[in-house]
Amino acid sequence: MRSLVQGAAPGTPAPSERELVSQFGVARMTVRQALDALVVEGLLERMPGRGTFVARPRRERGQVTSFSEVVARRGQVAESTTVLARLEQAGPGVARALQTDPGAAVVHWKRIRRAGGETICIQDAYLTPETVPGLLDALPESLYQALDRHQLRPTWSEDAIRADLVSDEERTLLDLTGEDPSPVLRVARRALHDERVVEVSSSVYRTDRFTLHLQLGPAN
Amino acid sequence: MRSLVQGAAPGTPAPSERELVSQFGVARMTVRQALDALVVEGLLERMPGRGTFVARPRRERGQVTSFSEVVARRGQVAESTTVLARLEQAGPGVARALQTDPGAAVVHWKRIRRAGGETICIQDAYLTPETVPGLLDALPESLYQALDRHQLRPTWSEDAIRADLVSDEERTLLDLTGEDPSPVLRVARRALHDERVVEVSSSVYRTDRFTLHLQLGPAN
DNA sequence: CAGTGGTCTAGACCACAGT
DNA sequence: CTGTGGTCTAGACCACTGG
Repeated sequence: MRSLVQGAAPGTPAPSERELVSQFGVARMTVRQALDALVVEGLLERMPGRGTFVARPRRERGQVTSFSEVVARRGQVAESTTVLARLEQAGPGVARALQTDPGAAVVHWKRIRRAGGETICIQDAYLTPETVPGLLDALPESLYQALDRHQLRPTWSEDAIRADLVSDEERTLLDLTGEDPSPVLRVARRALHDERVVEVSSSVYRTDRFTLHLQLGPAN
Repeated sequence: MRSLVQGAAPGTPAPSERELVSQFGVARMTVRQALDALVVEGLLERMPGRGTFVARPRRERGQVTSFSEVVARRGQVAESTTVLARLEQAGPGVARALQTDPGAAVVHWKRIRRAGGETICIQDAYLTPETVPGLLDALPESLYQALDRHQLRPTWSEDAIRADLVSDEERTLLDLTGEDPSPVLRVARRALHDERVVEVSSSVYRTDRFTLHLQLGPAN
């Protein structure tokens, strides 16, 4: 059924409902329900009295994206260097964010992240050990890919974005050479799969090499 | 029909479809379509074999919000002082963003924005004169409310977020007293109603008083 | 087991576009 | 006018859930 839509240019008329009825030998309600699904997906557009047409691709909603995905969208390849990957005892802040108890064992993964060979960001990610078992034994290239494999890709994220000055330690890690105070973007993220917190992270971006782009959608 | 859902606690079972059929004297397909609409709205949840239930309120999607709304959500009142409100000739950047021609007349509205009496942000907003006719003659409290009245509330926005150091001029406007370099959050926004650009703005936020909070939703 | 939602049929009438 | 999608009827069978 999807084949009606696959390669077609936006605005192309779809076969009429009655046409599909006789073509597939089913009831019109059945055809309508199948088309409804495609309309909800944004692939088709109905126009009463005129017909059904291939919709122009809808703009992307504000959705959860990982660093790797953001970089890939720029046409670059994301690389990273692991600075630290170990079990730690959760401090009070991380524990609260991860919905676990202070002192509980949590995975802490700190990376320097690069795009096109240039250092962009320092990221500290925390997750509970059960979320991705064996993560520390075989570090993946992308955390979100690893979450994917466990059907735990974030469906929601809560981000807090601030500007700040870089600290001395961060200055070194970010390859910032000058003496001047350098502004950075700090992003604190809590990523959830349904109601389960799967990742808590804190990232510091070089603002000279990274602008955060967002597309926010309509209320519903 | 909506009344079935209005005040009910999440998890409350709705009447079964067949029950509604006999209660309203309509066909089951009709009941289903009515319920489908509420399911799409996120008010109801179907559970095959069990029944239909009042859904727990879905998390809010990443959606376009105005400064006034953000502040209101904090429980504060947004205030602003107009620094400048006049017609100007569009420069190349503003013209491109507004999809108009360089040199065309555009409305430029510059405000200092406050919340709870504290200065938070400087905002330069640009729009075409036709978007909100008479805007300069009677400045509203909220630009988005004015857009609302013309059925032009933004349905999409494209935001670019950077960290930067405050300029000398901005330092004064933002009531920043110290001598130290102060980091600020710069947000460039292009707000669209469907395909029409209704607002282009550039905002500078005091990061000590403002953190940008986002909730991003699932891919679809 | 009985009750639920999920799906389907084969009709019907309506409001609306375009000719 | 004809053809479109929008809505509706009065049944039917299925897969699933819970007691």
